Amino acid sequence: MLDERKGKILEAIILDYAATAEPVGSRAVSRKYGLGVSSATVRNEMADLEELGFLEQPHTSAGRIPSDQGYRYYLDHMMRRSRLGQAEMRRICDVYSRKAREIQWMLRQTAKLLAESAHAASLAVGPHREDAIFRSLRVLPLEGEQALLVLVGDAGVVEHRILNLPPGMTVADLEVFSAYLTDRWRGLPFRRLASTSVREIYDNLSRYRRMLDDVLDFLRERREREGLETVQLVGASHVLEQPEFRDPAKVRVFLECLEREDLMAELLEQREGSTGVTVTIGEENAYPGLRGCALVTASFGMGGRPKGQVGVLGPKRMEYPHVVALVEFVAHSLTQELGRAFRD
Amino acid sequence: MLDERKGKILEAIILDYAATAEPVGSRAVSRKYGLGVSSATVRNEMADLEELGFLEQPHTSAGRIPSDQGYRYYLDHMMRRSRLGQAEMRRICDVYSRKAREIQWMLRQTAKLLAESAHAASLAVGPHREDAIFRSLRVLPLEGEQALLVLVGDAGVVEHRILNLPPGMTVADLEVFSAYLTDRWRGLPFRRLASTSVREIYDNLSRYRRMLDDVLDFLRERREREGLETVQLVGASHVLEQPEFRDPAKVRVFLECLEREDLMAELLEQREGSTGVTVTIGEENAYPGLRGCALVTASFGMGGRPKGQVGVLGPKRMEYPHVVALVEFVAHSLTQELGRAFRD
DNA sequence: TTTAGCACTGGGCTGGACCGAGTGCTAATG
DNA sequence: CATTAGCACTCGGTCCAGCCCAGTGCTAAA
Repeated sequence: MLDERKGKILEAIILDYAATAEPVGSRAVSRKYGLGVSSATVRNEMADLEELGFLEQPHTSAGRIPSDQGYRYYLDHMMRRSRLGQAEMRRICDVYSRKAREIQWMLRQTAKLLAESAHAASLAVGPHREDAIFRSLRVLPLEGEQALLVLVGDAGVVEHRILNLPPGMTVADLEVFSAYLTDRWRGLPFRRLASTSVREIYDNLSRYRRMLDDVLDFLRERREREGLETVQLVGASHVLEQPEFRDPAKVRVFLECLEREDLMAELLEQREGSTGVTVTIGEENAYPGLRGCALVTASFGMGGRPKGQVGVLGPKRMEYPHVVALVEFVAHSLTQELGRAFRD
Repeated sequence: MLDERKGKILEAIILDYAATAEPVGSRAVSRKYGLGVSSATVRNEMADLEELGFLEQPHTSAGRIPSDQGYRYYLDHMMRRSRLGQAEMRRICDVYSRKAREIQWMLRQTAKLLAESAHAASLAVGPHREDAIFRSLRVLPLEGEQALLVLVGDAGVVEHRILNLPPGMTVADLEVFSAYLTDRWRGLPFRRLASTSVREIYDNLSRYRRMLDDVLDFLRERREREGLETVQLVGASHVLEQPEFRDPAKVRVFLECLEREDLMAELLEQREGSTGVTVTIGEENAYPGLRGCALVTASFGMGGRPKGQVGVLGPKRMEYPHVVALVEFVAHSLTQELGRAFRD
């Protein structure tokens, strides 16, 4: 635990560095942040803080910058959450007010909002389709020999595919087929559909073998694509405005990392368990491209269960009080809104 | 029209510059590209070419680089199309072979492929949903008071929304409702559904007023979202590897431009009319962020009509013969594949 | 314990020297 | 007359020395 003065100095350095992106010197701390002690005293304290691992020095004759550990301490023990302004809260709510009910679209809007508001990159991953709970299956005849296979899950998950019908299928056949599978599978997660009592189903639907093959094929194909969850990723260019990205090589590593959708999805999904806002800073991130960045995430959910994550990805010196409040509020709003849109 | 030797020199400069990203001097041209004339002669020719507007000189004592006009001339009059290698063609076909039939997913895969193969950024926009031809509408009862509204169009366009049913709706009601609207609207483009004989429909479906309101509301909401077509955009980091993006300011402008989905969609849609491969170079692009870039696009289609575009966005000095062949082949494959997957 | 004072450090900026690739021009050549 | 060799010139890039200065650590005084 840091004593009060050390704490104040650490905080002063974090705030100043957030604002300027320049190493902070003892003079600046003692002058701007009204501690009532001289720069020499501050220097001594700063030396202590460095030894404790909370600060680092880019080179001998430079000021100090907060280390990962410094930020960690700040977040865990000192940060006061800021409140979002009325205007900002309204803007967030407005995004959802248009009663759009397409979940990927909502996530995209959410990501845009976050990126804008935090002046950083932001990401959002949606409900894991394979985890959705199956509600209903239907095969709808279209003109020609075609039909539309529709599977409905909870949380607004709907999947479809166009099938070519075997000859001689009547509307009644399709009804029977749909009703049987709906009944058989209801309540199961999608990931288990293709492997649940397949033999039995084949026996009972032996007349519709070809169509059943198509359905199972579709489920398998979905499965294959699974890794490729759509991550909504917005605002990379904001992060590039930060002076820490003046080096083009860093830019490239960072962007390459962002483009790895699988990585990003993984990154967010790791946080699935935790509640509230999670922050990882610099080296705490597993991926080298994200060193130098901090990631602030929160889960949103439906019916009490977590269904996805939203997050902000920015430089380590981001304004945590604001960003944390923002991410929290957005996740909360999104949860509410999903509840309203898809209440099952 | 350039005489033969000028043409050869222009080509040599374009090729060399593509490979090195450095201004090309007269010596290099006369030595590496076997013209059988001395560097002094080449210098004279280069001075002519500059005066004609085909070359530029970054500064007095540097070599020459091709101007936009130079590239334009090269593309229009000189370029030999290269052929794709067997392996490359196979790789492209393989992407579609998994018989995936979700169009956005296919486009995303296509974009990835292009980005990879051309070492540049790539984009793909899909069928304009509002232009799709309506085929069928159904309201499927789910458990609770909910139902799934499904609209099917051509080209694999399927749209859906979860509705809350008014109390007392029977399955038969839903069938009547669905059948009437399907019949009434069949063959119309989506964009006109919400405004076609609304009064008459209201009269005929007066019993289902609330549900009809929901459907029209959905159509309007779709309409509102229209500008936000999903552009699949991949491989921005490749472009950043190019030495012309060593300057971080340029990177930012470029990325900001890429993030403007609306811009990108517009960019591609402008090309809707033209057949074959279209190339725009540097200043030919309307958007300042894309100066310094070239965009190679081609349309893909279904049933003979264009339905979307794919393209590669890279530095002006990209290897046009390869990229043009690539984009052409990919668009062609995609057209074929869509025809197979969604033949209506 | 705090503070004033001071020598020291090391990065960033500036300006000059130098290098070399490449040019344009001129005069010689076939 | 087109081509070429030769040459003076240009200009960006790199290297280096010198200076500046923010900021440090240490010491001694308050």
